[in-house]
Amino acid sequence: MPKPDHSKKEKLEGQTQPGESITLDVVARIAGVSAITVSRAINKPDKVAPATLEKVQRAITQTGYVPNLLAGGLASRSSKLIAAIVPSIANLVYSSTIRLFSNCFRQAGYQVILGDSGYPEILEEELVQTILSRRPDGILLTGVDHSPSCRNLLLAANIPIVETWDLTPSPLDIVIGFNHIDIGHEVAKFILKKGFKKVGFVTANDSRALLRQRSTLEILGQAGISNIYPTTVPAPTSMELGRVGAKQILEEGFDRGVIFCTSDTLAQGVLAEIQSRQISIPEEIAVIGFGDQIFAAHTYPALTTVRIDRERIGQEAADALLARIQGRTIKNRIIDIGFSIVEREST
Amino acid sequence: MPKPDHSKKEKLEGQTQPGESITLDVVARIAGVSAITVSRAINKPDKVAPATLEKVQRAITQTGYVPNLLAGGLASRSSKLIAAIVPSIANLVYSSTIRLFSNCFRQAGYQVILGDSGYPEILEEELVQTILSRRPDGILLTGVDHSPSCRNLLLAANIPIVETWDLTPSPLDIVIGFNHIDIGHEVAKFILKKGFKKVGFVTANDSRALLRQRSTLEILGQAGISNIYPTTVPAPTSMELGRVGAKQILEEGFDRGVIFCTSDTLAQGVLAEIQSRQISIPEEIAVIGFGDQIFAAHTYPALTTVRIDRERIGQEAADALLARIQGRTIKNRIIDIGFSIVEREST
DNA sequence: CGTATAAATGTTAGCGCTGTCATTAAAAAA
DNA sequence: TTTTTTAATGACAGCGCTAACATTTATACG
Repeated sequence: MPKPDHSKKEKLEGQTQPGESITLDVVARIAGVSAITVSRAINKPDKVAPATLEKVQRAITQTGYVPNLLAGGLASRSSKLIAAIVPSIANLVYSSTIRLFSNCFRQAGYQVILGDSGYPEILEEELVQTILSRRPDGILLTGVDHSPSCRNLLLAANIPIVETWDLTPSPLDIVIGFNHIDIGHEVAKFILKKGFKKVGFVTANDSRALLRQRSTLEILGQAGISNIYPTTVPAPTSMELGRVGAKQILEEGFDRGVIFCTSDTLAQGVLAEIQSRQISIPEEIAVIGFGDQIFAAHTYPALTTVRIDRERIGQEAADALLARIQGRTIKNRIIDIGFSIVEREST
Repeated sequence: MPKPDHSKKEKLEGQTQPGESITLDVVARIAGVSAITVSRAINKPDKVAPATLEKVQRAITQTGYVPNLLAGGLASRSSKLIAAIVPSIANLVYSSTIRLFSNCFRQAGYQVILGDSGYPEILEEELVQTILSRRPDGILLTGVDHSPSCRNLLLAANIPIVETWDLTPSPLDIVIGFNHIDIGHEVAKFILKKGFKKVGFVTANDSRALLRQRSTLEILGQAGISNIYPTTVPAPTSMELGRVGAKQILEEGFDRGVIFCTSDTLAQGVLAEIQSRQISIPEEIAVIGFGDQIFAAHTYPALTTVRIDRERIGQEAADALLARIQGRTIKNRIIDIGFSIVEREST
């Protein structure tokens, strides 16, 4: 039953005095070496003689020593912390990216802390400030739009930055993403190729989602398709909002054609709403999602969607950031990971 | 284009020398006060005269000062960091708990760091060690089963601990969860009440999920139901695994009855697999999920499931942990948040 | 066998902040 | 007015660790 009393550690086996917290010095004393040698044994074991290493290791095990990375980070001016700011940790779209990203960094001895920018009541700037106060060695951002004060904060921190999920010709540092306008265009071409005459949209109220819708409409308009049923739903997306959007479109008289959703989750809701009305998919109404989430291939019917290699974003982001942190040069500051349309049963 | 060179900050407006990083002292010098006064202005503003406060505030804005919480945490022996260990950040089941939990702590001036224990190649002990090296002021664990060495590590850290998602008569410190055996029993009673004669299981290979299956079977057995079709799928769950499980059950000749899944995600896959075979739900086969995820009410047909108040777990966990951290006494060290069966269209 | 070189270990100072106590200024009480 | 109390601020040390340099010990070489 621990109490929030940080002043003493109790009943740890070994010849440590009770009431003394286990620091490097304690371990050093027990191992019969100096503190710095223990530090080296932990962080640069190849700089320590094997025999010494073993002595130290024994002392560590005996005391149950856990290094204090607050102190270590302060002294070395490297926190071994990487920050990742995502719109929502509850959104699976980002979690696969973060998973890979974290994994890469974990293997390199870093820990990733997450910041959730999805609370509209908090400014991104505040979040960034909170994060920066932990002095991360690098930072991943989602999106490329940041307020000027946020940019200043970020640049003043003087750490490597990678922006993701979008592209910009002028990244803060590095950018890894894909072109939302191209996606809109390609989806439009796909829709035209399949011969749909009416097109519905269930679009999240999010800058990148809106951009995709707009660019789809651009090509559709050029091709003379004017039967458009657009709906916007609030972000973050959910199945429920997909159903709401679909309902609205259907009640406006949409009876045949394709509905393009700005997320697979929305698309899943659209599928459910359509099925609940006994409308056949894709014969009467087809559905296109976005993201190629893990479930997209396993819905019934399987979802046609825009595949984004989200793992690759995480991997490339980690690689680039690590390179910068380690002072290596990176080839490209702008990486376009592309996308592809995966056709399944829903179209 | 920031480089990983921590030694200098450049072009910040204000009368700071270039090459000097912005510390408390810099701000203090500009504000014309001592460093400790700036510290107080930030952390205990009510202890500082209004006029001084304003001077300090101006200096902070001017310099773009961002406090260094590594240093602050080291000096005050309080990192303002709370660790939460979850089986998978990519699992929506946990994200709603974490969301509330983080939110509570954010409002109290703490930041939550996440540890993902879902990588089988990493021992929970290692994860805990990594986390503890950041000296969190409190820790949330998922589950109540920990290896002895992990328990020692945790207890030696001497910080408040809250275990979640399960109950135990002997928590490390505080436990907030629900009784998996009771759930199994209630689901069994529900199944009996509805008159199902054949029962399939799609169960994740996870100790708590298996426990729920076992206790369901217990009651079912007592009631003389022997037409059981159990399947186990690996954790973490997914729609795909739900389809795999359902497929197996169906191919074993299961044609009528109910399938109880240990997660809503699995249940969603089961729904899809059943629908792909044009079997009617719930007339021929009914489906029960677990968790009452946000999507459960919006699938087609809407999913009958076991509702767990996941937000409440997050809220209660944060409350209890905060109470401990602030030295307040807490009423209960064991909190059972209960559950309920939500009947929808799938049964 | 002495010198040059490398490997292993130690000493010192300081990272940026806050707890503690001391001091000073202002307000209240006598 | 002087004394007491309170509010506001400051000086100093030290949190636990590592960078940088210093020293010692082992190894290689002519």
